[in-house]
Amino acid sequence: MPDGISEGEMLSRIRQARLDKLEELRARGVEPFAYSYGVTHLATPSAAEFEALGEGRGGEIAGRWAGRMVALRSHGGSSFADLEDHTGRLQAHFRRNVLGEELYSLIPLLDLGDWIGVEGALFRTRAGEVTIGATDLALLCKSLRPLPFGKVAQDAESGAAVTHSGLSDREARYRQRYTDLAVHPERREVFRARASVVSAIRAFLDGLGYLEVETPVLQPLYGGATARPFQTHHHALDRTLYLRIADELYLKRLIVGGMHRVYEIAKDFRNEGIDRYHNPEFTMLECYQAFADYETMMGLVEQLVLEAATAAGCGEELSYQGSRIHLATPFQRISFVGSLAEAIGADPITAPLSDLRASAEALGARDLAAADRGKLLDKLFGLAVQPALLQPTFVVNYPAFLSPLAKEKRGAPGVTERFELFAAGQEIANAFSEQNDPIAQRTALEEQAALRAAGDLEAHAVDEDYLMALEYGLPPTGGVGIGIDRLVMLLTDQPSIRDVIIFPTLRSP
RNA sequence: GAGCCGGUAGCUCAGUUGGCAGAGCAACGGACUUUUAAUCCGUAGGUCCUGGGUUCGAUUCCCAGCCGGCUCACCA
Repeated sequence: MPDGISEGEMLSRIRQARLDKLEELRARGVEPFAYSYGVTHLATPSAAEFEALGEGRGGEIAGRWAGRMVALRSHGGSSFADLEDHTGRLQAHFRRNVLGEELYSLIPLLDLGDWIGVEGALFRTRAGEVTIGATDLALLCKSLRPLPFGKVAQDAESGAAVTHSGLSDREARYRQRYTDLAVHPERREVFRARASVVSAIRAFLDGLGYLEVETPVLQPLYGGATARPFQTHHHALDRTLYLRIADELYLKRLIVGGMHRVYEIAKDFRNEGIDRYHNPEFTMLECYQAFADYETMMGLVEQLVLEAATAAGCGEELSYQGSRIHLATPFQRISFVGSLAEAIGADPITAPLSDLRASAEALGARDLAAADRGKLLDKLFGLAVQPALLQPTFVVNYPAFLSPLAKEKRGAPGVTERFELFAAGQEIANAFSEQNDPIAQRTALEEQAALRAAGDLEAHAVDEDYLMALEYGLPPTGGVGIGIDRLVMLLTDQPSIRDVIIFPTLRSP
């Protein structure tokens, strides 16, 4: 290989054949890597326009289309190419006696994957397909490597669909996302839906008077969630900084400052395991509203999920991995403590730790020797209750010791004004009436700090600056965090978080 | 981190009870001016993930490693 990359002989030969074509094109005065092309029409909209015009008037739709050539069927003096742009595919028809010998003879020098521009007018072929009758052809970019375009054929005997090629190797799909996207338009659609969801959320919150803000990614102390952080070092300041695990404490400082409704949609980073529901960097929406409580935020979340579903192109009824999900509001509510008590047949708050441990082990949990009540309840909930929460469900009444940043529930000591939203067995959102009593907050954080001192790397630190902010006065505030990746998974029916994160974290090759 | 499964042509996969490595699509040459899985004729293409070991001989068996998937652990 000229570039020294060790590759298979076949790939090398395919690539060499394309390099030879490149030389041939240049010899003919054709630049294979163009600077621009004046596109006037898009594939799918122009075909729809053609259909709307009625027969005999297709020639009125004339101009220039550009896209990647994804199929080529050559018949000697006449050739058909499938052009794909971001709206879809459109066939182009090239004829020797229309293009002329010189231009037509470029067609054998084209390859699948090349970007081309086609000038002409739409017509309908005998076979009924809307097609560009090409009067000019421009090469916009020569592709040197073969893309694995798939073909779906019918097996002659069984009639079953047989897929040829395509890119199904998951590693290749994630590592070379550009290839995955290039040959699978439906995967581009997932990311388009994701963008629509995020835009809709912004529009929804902006419409409610929320202000979008940006808070630090690099933080001297990490907080707002229980998770292990990524750690880095600032050389000039010679100090350790952490990549944020949550935005929460900064956003609430802004509420102290009088910015009554704020939100942030941003990456958080958690140094934990990777699986189909977890990526080390992931996108979180957090929003905080002054004078609101968790009940207010519940209504906000219901509306927001419906807005997001609309943006993603699904209605209130959707299918996730074969299950029917109904997004109709109000979402069901269950009690954390109550549902857990029912599931394990004991009171989660008063049952001896040994009983809880035994229940958890009976459900398959391991390594529980050091687990305190909080960890055991969390584990038990995850095993015994959560998987059954298929339909959107607000879980309320979380124990206070699991929720150091939430206010105690009115009239119910020991539990907090907190909810989590679950759907398809996964946590989607987490919200509280935010703790605004600086004394109570200090007590809760100091309890966390004690756990931390005892070796719990996920426990909160005491953030003195945050406590100082609270002493200046945090008005009653409702706050919610929503995992955007998981919401998009749900709304686009994708099985893995890696299917909705465009470049997911992978081990080094 | 553990268990299971996998890595063979550019892609999707089959296969070798240990003995010259297979198909479809893609590619290359040729025919063909309305095809769309185009068709027809012909050709070529391999570090069987890597490194050790056993063996006359390893892509196949054994060990270790790398990478991935799933499950579990961890993890709001």
